[in-house]
Amino acid sequence: MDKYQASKCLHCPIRSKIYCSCLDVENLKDFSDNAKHETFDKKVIILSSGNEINSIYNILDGIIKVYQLNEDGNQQIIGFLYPGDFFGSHEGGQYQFFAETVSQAKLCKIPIKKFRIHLSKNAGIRDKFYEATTNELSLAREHINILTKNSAEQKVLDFIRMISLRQHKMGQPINPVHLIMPRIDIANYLGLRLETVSRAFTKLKANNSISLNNFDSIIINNAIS
Amino acid sequence: MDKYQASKCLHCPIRSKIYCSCLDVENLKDFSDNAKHETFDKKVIILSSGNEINSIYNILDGIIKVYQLNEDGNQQIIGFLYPGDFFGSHEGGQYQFFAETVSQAKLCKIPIKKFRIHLSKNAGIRDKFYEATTNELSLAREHINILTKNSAEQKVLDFIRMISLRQHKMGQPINPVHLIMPRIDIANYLGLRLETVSRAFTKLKANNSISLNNFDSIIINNAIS
DNA sequence: ATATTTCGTTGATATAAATCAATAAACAAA
DNA sequence: TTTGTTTATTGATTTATATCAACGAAATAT
Repeated sequence: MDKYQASKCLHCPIRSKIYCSCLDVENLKDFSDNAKHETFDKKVIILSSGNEINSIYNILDGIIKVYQLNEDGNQQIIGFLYPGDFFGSHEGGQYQFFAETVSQAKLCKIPIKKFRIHLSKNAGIRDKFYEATTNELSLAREHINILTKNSAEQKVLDFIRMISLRQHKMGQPINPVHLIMPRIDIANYLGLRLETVSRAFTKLKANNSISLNNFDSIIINNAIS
Repeated sequence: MDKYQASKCLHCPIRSKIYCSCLDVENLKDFSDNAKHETFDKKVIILSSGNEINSIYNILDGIIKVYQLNEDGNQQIIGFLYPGDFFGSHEGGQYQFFAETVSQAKLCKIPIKKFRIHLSKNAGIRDKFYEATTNELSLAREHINILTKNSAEQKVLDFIRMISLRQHKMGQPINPVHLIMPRIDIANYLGLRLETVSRAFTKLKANNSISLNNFDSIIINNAIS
């Protein structure tokens, strides 16, 4: 059993991309013993804003959307997470956002207390974790940059490029871009209506900026511009 | 001289609001010896994206705008900083943004190497610093929330509220709100044109949502809603 | 396979913001 | 103070997006 658990982390598909990469054999064993793999269907809420933080989640497979509720109770998506990303930490007490599966997803769940022990005694993991936070900040600023673009067409194109780079970071090719999330989530992320997003896709096709295999498989024609 | 320097930090108006609060007498003395106070005119660029990081700046007085340049070379303001805020750290090598004075400003400048020494040996300062980073992330997400609001009027009102809370955090009253930055900077921050911002102010006045003393001194009439 | 539901596209129209242009108010300098 | 310069407001018009509505395609369930 313990042997199986150890091999779980040793064979982890995302270990090289995540804080776990700086754990030595002994600590990795401790992680293995405490980590649980869970599979979720799509549209399942993993954690909610206001709930007490008790676990940190690493994404092994699938896509997660992260959102907040604004004062009118409307959902505002602040990001899409991919394998190699993690979520659920920061701050002391409570989660500050909702995390929901977009597709079926496989997650690695670690008790926050265990995680914090490693965080306090391992400078490497602390650096990685801090790096992840500043990376989140960069992504938020990229989001801001997209939101201030003047046309819906430009916003949508920037979004596709962003996802393209994201999947490239995971070792997949730049093209085709797989837009797993529904149009309405893209619209929400971009501060647009789904009809506007749909029309932007149509214009980008007419422009030859993109080509569509299916509505969820897109080819960016001019990688630059 | 040394005595004067020590008293500089001891009498610092923002010490309680910043990482320096967790320095003991000895380390505060070291900070004092290395910190330089500098006064800048308005519209002066303090640091530029791409430059090598060599200092971290604490704001003692005045307002700083932080911006990035997007791929078209246009300025995109990502935040306004107030006394008690600091900027210039994060990441290893280079600044990732521009910082420019909006008003006349007084800054406390600390060599980054000195700062990092304290950061590595003092867990308290590390925690404070991490907290500041997550706080930046919250502000970025607040910005995203404002940018996705549907009307210019709502965006401008949210902006005024945000500044109101910001100045409240500094110990000033909620009203009146002092909008030190010009309309064009507000417009840029909100992804709008300055004429649109101006018209939004006019509508908010007509609504009785706000009242204007001058164009830079605003009273929020219904603190809630 | 067929029915049902969800999701995406397209059309017509209304509405909000951008743009172009002029004026007015505030600020700085002589 | 007066002049010049910058910044803000208002107006007229164009343009882009939201909204309302219908249809079509894809996915899911029966």
